[in-house]
Amino acid sequence: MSLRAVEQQTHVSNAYLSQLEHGRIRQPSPVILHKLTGLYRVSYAEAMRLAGYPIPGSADQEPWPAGLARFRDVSPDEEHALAEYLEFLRTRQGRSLRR
Amino acid sequence: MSLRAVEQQTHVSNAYLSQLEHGRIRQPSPVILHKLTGLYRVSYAEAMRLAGYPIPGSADQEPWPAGLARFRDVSPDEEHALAEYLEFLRTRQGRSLRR
DNA sequence: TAGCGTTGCTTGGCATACTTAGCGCATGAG
DNA sequence: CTCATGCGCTAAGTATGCCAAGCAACGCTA
Repeated sequence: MSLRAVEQQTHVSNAYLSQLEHGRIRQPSPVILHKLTGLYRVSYAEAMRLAGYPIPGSADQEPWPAGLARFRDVSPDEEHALAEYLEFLRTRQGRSLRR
Repeated sequence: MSLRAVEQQTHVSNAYLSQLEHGRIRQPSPVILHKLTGLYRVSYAEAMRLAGYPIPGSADQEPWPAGLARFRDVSPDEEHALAEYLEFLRTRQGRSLRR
């Protein structure tokens, strides 16, 4: 299938498609991926994965700093309290352990 | 929660966070969204939706030009035939109806 | 051979995500 | 009052996604 045929159906420029095939684009936007997904037989989620994006569905739902896993089920009140306490800790003493 | 506190935990610059809050960024990359969803209590998928990205999980799997809906259930053979026919159509006559 | 159309590809440029540097202001300690 | 600290915000810079235009090569037809 020619680049220009794909361009017609996906509204992605042939120039860009060429760059894509040559690996010159690191992270094509999800929008582009979604458009191309229609043609090539790969799922949108898979495309996202290949592009290096985190994917929603998966169980990789671990944006958490790992150590904080135990706080997952705190109540709103507890959360508020913890937040204030954190604030306290940080206000009390300038970050001596930066970064 | 201060911008700089968020910056520390998400590694997203406070400057950028400010721009985000003011709506000056149209489509923050999924990577950024993923980082932020850890803090704010919104799912990554929801964040993607809010940012205007198509989301994988949903049944909105409709990258299709709508008019092609009727071809959804063609067999592989039919598909092949259709593809060749299309090719024929396009080869036969230069695009007089462009765009 | 000459001419037309299509092919993949490169180049130049625009738009915008994202960061670093730094400003002005508020607050609290000395 | 003064100074230090932290705040939100802006300005300027860098990187890069994405496109329009155009080029050289190929195949076809006359």
